[in-house]
Amino acid sequence: MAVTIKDVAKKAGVNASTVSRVLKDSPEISEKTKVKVRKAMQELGYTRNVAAQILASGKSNTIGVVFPPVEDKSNQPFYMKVLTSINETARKYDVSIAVVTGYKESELKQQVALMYSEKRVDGFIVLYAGQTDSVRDYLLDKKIPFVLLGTPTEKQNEITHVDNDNVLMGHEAARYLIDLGHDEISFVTDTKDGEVFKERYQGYQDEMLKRKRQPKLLVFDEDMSLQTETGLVVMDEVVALKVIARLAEQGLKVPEDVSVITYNNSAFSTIVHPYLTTFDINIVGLGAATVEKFLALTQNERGFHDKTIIPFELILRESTDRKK
Amino acid sequence: MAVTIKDVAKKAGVNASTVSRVLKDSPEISEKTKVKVRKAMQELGYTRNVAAQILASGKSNTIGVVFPPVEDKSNQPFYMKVLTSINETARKYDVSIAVVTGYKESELKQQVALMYSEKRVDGFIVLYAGQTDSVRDYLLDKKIPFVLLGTPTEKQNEITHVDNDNVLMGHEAARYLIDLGHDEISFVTDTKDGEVFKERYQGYQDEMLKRKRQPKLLVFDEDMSLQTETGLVVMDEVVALKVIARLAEQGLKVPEDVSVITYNNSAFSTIVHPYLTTFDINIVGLGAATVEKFLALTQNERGFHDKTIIPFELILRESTDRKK
DNA sequence: CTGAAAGCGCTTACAG
DNA sequence: CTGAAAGCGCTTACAG
Repeated sequence: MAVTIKDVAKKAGVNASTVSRVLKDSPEISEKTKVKVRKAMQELGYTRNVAAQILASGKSNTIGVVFPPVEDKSNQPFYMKVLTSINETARKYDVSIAVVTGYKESELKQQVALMYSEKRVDGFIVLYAGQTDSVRDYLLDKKIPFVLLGTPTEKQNEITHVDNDNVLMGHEAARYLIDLGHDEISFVTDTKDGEVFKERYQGYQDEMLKRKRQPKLLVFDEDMSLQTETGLVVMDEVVALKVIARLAEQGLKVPEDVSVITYNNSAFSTIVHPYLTTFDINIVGLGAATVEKFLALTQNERGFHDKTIIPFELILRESTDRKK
Repeated sequence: MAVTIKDVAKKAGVNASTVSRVLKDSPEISEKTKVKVRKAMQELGYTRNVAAQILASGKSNTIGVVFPPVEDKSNQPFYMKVLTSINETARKYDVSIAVVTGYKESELKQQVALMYSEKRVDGFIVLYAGQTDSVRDYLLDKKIPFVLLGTPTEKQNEITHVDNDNVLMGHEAARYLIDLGHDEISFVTDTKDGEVFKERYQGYQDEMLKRKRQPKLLVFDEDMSLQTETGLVVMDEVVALKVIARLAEQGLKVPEDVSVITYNNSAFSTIVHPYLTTFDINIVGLGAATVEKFLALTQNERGFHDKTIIPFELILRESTDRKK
């Protein structure tokens, strides 16, 4: 059968409890003993039994990662990337992750409740920040530890969360276009819902006013048409692609006639020319921060919930140019 | 503390072992006792402790799902969708899933080895079928049970796998265009690597010859130009978008001048007009089959490894039309 | 059909 | 700094 702690103990000439302590690198154990025990583990090819650890310690050392209900499939490449980043980071800290997916919010909530009550997870990372969300409400209500990726509309001081500075990204987009010589710049979105939109739009607006330009909001649909704009700040890349196609139908070229700047730096930004000038939101950084904050939350028992801001980066490509 | 099997046993006036048997709905237990025990579980709000079950039974009841190394990010929306489908199906059968991700193949292999030796998983589902893959080789070598999503180039009789019938999808694409009146139809791909390409291309080729048309292969790059083709079968939707953009530069419109049919029905197919006529590969079905085959593999101990073929469906949209 | 008992492989006060 | 012992919450032959 598999090698256990007892086999190692016998081989090293110590008690099983000592092996256990070496396993977690307890400072109580002498270096000498550690070396001896580790050698025995090595020689025997020992690997821990996770289930036994969990049962004995009462800690699962795993985090449940909650994905948005599938209908809400906005920007899918994002999720695969965060998952990878979260998983890598978790492994670094020797914790596991369990995924929670579902087609409806109610399914998610049910799974979250079950997982926690079965002691499979110590808490959750929630990958979306909808206006209202029954999962979040449940976690808050039951005082289950969790970290939110995104910015909640309410209770920001009760929720540990990680996000980019979307207001600043709004500012920066406007500033970049203005600095290229553009004066008439609109903000284009397909939806007015969500904190992300509100923050980016607000930043854009503030910058425009500060620079004495008139802000203007365009809600995209397939009949959208431009007045005199030569610059566009677009909510995300899928919308940007649609906007550019629409402009082409009107005989307007990007970037010759209008410059387009957008957000996320997803796979969509380099499919067809013009490749998109866009803000990279640093998904790897977002994912990593999310697990680090979770660990801090559950281990250090700090009394408050903070917000972590991950820096972004502007990626210059083909969809922006100086005003002609 | 949490409610255990003992509490339930006491309340129901039976032994803990009986409760355990009720938990797995053992046929040995009388209906009457089951009812009594379930009532007690209900009233006490019992939930099982998964770690204890795993430790006592020696079965983890969880499947490791191996994602491709991130560089290989082809068609990312695909992975989020299969994940969801796999997760839903797994839950239905009361098994868990653990994800294995990494930036390099070697990382994946290392994780797979560790997970299995720590008894976290009973085996794996591998979500990609590269020409060579050290993960697959490792699993084969160690005789660890796994199911492959895709078709392996070699050892098809030693690997249980799930896939679409890509040859047939090649046939169907050619047939559909021919039936629309097109005669000069090329197959367009950006890479000649991989089973998927080979099979789709072969099916296309066979159909063309059968119908007395001349098959022709075009490898896409940004200078690609058409001769006299009026129909194109394109490997996937991202390539299709690029092809359509390239055609536009040459003054050719889709579908007026050339019809384009492609594969996968991903999010890319309905971003901009013309929306793409494409084959839906039934990702939900693929994911579900993958876990069902895994369960059959580990539970029934059949002696052989089979291939499961999931049906596809042609989705008619705007990129194809009768020949003018 | 059900019970009593041993055991799965760890952790963790408690003692020394 | 280390050991002996109890315990985590289940499962599963074995017996009847």
